Order: sequence, then C-alpha cells, then structure tokens
Amino acid sequence: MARRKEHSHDEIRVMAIEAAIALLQQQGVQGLSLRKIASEIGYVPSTLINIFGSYNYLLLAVSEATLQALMSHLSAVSENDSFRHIIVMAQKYSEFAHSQRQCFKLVFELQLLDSESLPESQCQLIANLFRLIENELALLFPNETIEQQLQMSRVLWGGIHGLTALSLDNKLFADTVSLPALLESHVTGYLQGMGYQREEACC
Amino acid sequence: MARRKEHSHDEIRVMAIEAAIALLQQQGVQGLSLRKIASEIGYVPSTLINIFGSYNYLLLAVSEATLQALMSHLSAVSENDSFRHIIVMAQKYSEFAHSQRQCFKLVFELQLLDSESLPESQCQLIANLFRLIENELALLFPNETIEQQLQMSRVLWGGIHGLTALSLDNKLFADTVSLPALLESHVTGYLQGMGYQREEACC
DNA sequence: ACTTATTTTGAACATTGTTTTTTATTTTTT
DNA sequence: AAAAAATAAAAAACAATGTTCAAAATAAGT
Repeated sequence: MARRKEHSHDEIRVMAIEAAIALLQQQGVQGLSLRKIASEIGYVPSTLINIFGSYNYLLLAVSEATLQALMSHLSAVSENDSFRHIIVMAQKYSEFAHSQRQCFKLVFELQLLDSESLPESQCQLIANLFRLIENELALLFPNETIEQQLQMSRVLWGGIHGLTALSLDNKLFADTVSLPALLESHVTGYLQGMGYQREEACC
Repeated sequence: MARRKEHSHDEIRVMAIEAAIALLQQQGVQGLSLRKIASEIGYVPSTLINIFGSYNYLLLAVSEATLQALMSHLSAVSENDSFRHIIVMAQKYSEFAHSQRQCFKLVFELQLLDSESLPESQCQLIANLFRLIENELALLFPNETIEQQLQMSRVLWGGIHGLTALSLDNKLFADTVSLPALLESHVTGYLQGMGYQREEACC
C-alpha cells in the first residue's frame, strides 16, 4: 500500500499529537498507548513509528507542544512592576500545571533513552522560559552581575516548579496553606532576602 | 506445588526489594520488570504478585525503603545552629538524590492507580521529613504562628526539592552555577527575606 | 503499458503485568 | 497410618504493549 494521500505526514503529526493530548487528559500517561492513538486517528501503529521514529518521540512531540502552550501562557503576562510580573508568572505557571495536569507531568517525567537526544528545539523552549524571569531580574537588580541574576532566576524557578510539582501530586501535606500563598511567600521572601526593597522602609 | 519453605514471605519481601533496588540502579525504572526481579531471586512472577499484591505495590515498597533511607540520612545531621542545620539538610537531600538517583526518582514518579491508596506508613514518612524542617523553624522563628512556620517549611522544602529534581534531569540549564550554591542561595535568601538576621547588622 | 520505487499496512515477535489452572506439599481428619 | 482436605507455589494462558519486517498497493518514471 502506498500513501492514501488523504493526509500529509505533517497533517498526521498534528492529528496524532492532538489525539494523544486528548487521551492523555482523560486517562493519564499510563492509559495512553501508541495503538490507541493510532486507532483514534484511523491509522496504524507502524505508520506513527515511521513518522515519529518511536513512541517515545511521539510523546516528546506532545511534551514540546505543551511547553509551547506554557510559553505563550506566560508570555501573555504583562505587569509594569517587575516584582508583580514574577509573582503573576509564578501563579500562571501553577495554574497551567493544574489545568493541563497530565501534559505538564509528561514534560518532566518523560525519560528518553541514552540513545535518544533531547532535541535542540526543546532546549531552546526551556531556555526561553528561564529568560522570562532573567529579564525581570535584570530590571530588579541592575547592579548584580549576569551570573548572579542567572543564579537567582534558577532559584526562583526551582522553587516555583518544586512547589507546583509537589502540589500536583498532593505531596505538600499542608491542606491549610494554599499553593498561591506558598508561591507568593517564596518569591516575595527570596527577593526580599536578596536585597529587593518592595516598600521604602528599612528597619 | 506448595511452599518450598526455603524462605518465608517476609524473607521474600526483602529479597525482592533488594533485587529491585539493585536492578533499578543499573538500568533505571524503564529496564526494570517484575519478571526480572522474580528470576533474580529464583522465584516466579505470580509469587511476587501474591506477596505484594501487584507490581505497582512492589515498587511502592521500594519507594518506602528509599524514603526510610533518606530519613535516616537527614536525621544524622547535627548542627547547633538551626540556620546551618537547614542548609546542611538541603545539601544532604540533594546528595542523597544524586547518589540514589533512580530510587529517588521512583519515589516521586511512581503513580498508583485510583483504586490503590497511598499507605499510611508512606504518609507518615513524608510528614516526618517535613517535621525535620518545621522543628528548626520553630527555633528560628519562635514568635511566628505554627501556621506561618508550616508555610515556611513547605516553601523551603519545595525549593530544595524543585532544584534537586531539575538538577537530576539536567533541566536547570545553568552549567556555571552549582547545585549546592543554588540551594544555599535559596535557603539563605528566603530565611533572610522572612526576617531572619544571620549576622547582627541591619542596613 | 510496463517497470521501478515508494510507502502504508498487516502480520509476526518479544516482552510486559496479571489471572487462572495445575500440581506438589502440608495439614487435618478419620 | 491412611485418606481427605486445604494450601501455596509454579506453569501456563491471556491480553496488551512497542517494534520490526515482509507483503501489498499506490505513485512515479520510462
């Protein structure tokens, strides 16, 4: 059999990714399978393997699509105050994670084999996410070195991600404190500790 | 066939967990399987299912053993200064995660089905881990409410875990800054921001 | 029109966790 | 002590997985 020519490879790509996301949100990554995705879009497992290379690479494509959605979600934030900007981005990050729970988890839990390499596009996406914070830090701490700003951005992001990830799995074991409150405390506390003066007073 | 009576169920339990940990460290959770574990200890898959209930519950037992090891690793920390105590625990946490990488990842990536419930023992273990930090915070911030101390402990732990987890998967994208430096910056920055005066001066 | 290439697909394969059946051993009863 | 019942371990069967490979159907080239 040759191409049915109903859809191009690129069309099958997006169909498969969309179907995978839909199934993922319903049943989680455990309930997902190459065969289900294939049958969902009226194709056959080996066709998807031909196009994506492997099931793992299909999941990687889903992960990449999720990262892009997250990126546009965070890029939409516009606050004049850089301090507020970071806080709102932290909230948006956790909002996104909870609303797209399964996809978000996939991004961080997908393990590729040693033979598979993380594609450059995915690295760039993550680097751009970090840059969102780096940019605001450069405004907040213009006197700090680039190196220092880079370190601060990782600490901020690490905390935001850690709190979000633990909350997603109900591993915070603190029902009385809300995730937004934890995120605000983290960002505010750390930035103040690093010398940022939100108000005017000191002592 | 009836019991070979060579080993009791409890003996088989520990044999299986040990074999699972060994295989896990070699090949990761992807390369692990019920059949490999069974053949490694000279038994058969269905025997392990009988004893553990399911493969997932066997993995949960490995996760629990890992949490216990982590707990004793962190309990061994003894610093007079509570501030130093928290920093050292943060470093020990990340050390443990990197030295027992696969087991550590299993703890946070293992997903049980909706029908399976997280056993009370595992909840207690995690609660005890949090308490290690809560105790030090009670010493550092005796005037804060319990609620406030609880929130701070989650922020601290969330950041420590987030930085560690991202570092484990090389997702920090900052080769020039070390994980210990990030952890120290996180703990120091946050505690200072929350009002802790490490030195005597202010302004 | 015929040949050559291409590409989708269906069947085969190896491996997985789990369930069910068989079988060997232990325990109980007569 | 012998027979019957209960028990428990292992073997086999099952359904589902990702992947490979050969066969088949269409497209392209001559």
